[in-house]
Amino acid sequence: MAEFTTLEHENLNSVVYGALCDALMQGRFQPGDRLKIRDLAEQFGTSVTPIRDAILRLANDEAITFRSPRDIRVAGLSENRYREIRAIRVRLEGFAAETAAQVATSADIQALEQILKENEAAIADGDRLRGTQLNQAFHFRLPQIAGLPVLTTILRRLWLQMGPHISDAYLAGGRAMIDHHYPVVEALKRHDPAAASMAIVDDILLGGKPILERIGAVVPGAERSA
Amino acid sequence: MAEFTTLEHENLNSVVYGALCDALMQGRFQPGDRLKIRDLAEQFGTSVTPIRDAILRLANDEAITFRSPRDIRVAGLSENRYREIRAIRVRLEGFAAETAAQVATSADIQALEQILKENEAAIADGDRLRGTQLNQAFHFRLPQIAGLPVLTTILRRLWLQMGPHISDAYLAGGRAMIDHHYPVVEALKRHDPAAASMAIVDDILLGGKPILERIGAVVPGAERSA
DNA sequence: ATAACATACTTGATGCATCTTTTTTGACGT
DNA sequence: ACGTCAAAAAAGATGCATCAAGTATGTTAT
Repeated sequence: MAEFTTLEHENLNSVVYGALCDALMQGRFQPGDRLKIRDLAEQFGTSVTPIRDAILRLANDEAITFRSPRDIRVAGLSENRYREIRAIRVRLEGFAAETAAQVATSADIQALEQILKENEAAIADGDRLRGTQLNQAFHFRLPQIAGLPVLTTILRRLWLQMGPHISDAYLAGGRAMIDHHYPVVEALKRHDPAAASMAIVDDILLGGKPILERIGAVVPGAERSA
Repeated sequence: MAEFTTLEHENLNSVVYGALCDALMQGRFQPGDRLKIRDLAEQFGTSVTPIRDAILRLANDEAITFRSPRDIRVAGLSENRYREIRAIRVRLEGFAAETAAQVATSADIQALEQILKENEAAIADGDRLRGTQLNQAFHFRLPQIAGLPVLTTILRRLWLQMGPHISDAYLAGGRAMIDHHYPVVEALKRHDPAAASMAIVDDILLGGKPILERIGAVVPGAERSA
């Protein structure tokens, strides 16, 4: 008997959740932005119920917080919290890169190079949104190549929390954010786990600097969720 | 101006979510168990709305899955998925132990020793439930000592997925599950990060063996969520 | 003009009715 | 006995009304 992946229920709440996740990861929200269930319901053309459901999931992801009982806002990020996220990413994405280096096929390599190529084009065009998306696509491709779905889910949550902050810093970082991706691909080609891990760690640490510089100033409410 | 942690809204949905989380982590559900919103609403004495909210959050945590659009079940765990979770725990809990070893105070050490003492008593009494709880308490105490709240949240989600499986295996593992905790405390006393990390990794890998043996047989539906 | 209070509005939480789809069940025919 | 099909019951999804609590507004008295 074959294995089936449980198929996606395309519930309204999932549609809304996905749309809000995309918006967060693309930096289309600022930390501290207020979300109103009824307003979103009107924008999405649904009742409030699916919006509440999506908001609840996002709050569970700690991507948005309830500042007070009736005040839903995009989560802030304290410097300490960002440093912790970065430290976790170093371990988790390092692990993903190691594993990917061991199992990557030539098709996997080609896919990564394609992402890099498009990313170069996006940077050349000054398309900041697309650049952000492609940078994320590169990072998410590694655990996918490695066959680590749990890790992918964890990373997605971390990016959800970083989303409102990276967009600001992406411009400042500029082309440097993609430079460190090339050594990763080279390491994967050579099936060199240690080099792949070190390369992605470099990318995380150096690419994160401009984010860290910005964060000190922002921080509206950088705490728990419901 | 002082820092306030955003206070807990004790919503009904949070109460239900907390209760279901506890039940899952204590192994009071079996993988594949079916959850019915209306039944739970009756048990909790609420309407279906807060139950739906809690279920949605649990589904977001991938602790329960929607096998089909109207069939909510406690998530299964494939062997591969469990191995991945274990590999992630090794890195994350290793990191937590390292950090904890650097910053642990004598009060922290005493708290850990108190947990171990109570855990010994629980084992002596054959109190399997309390033993499971105290084992988890030990593991969660390390990132707490280390001051890593994001990591704690990630671990909590992983334990949520393991919960329905560890209870079965805990008996089989028996006292071995706690033996490896002592070297951790010793390493923290010596402020020896490398030793602390190695000790907790040993605990994860060896303690996980009985779980792994059981898992091969179970696996009703070990996939995605909504 | 300002401060204090009352009123109206905003907004998330909760409960509930209804809808659609799925699952069960049982009768019927082979 | 077994398989098929249809009717009924079950169950989650969606929408919506209401509630309580917080916020804004406007009026009045000093």
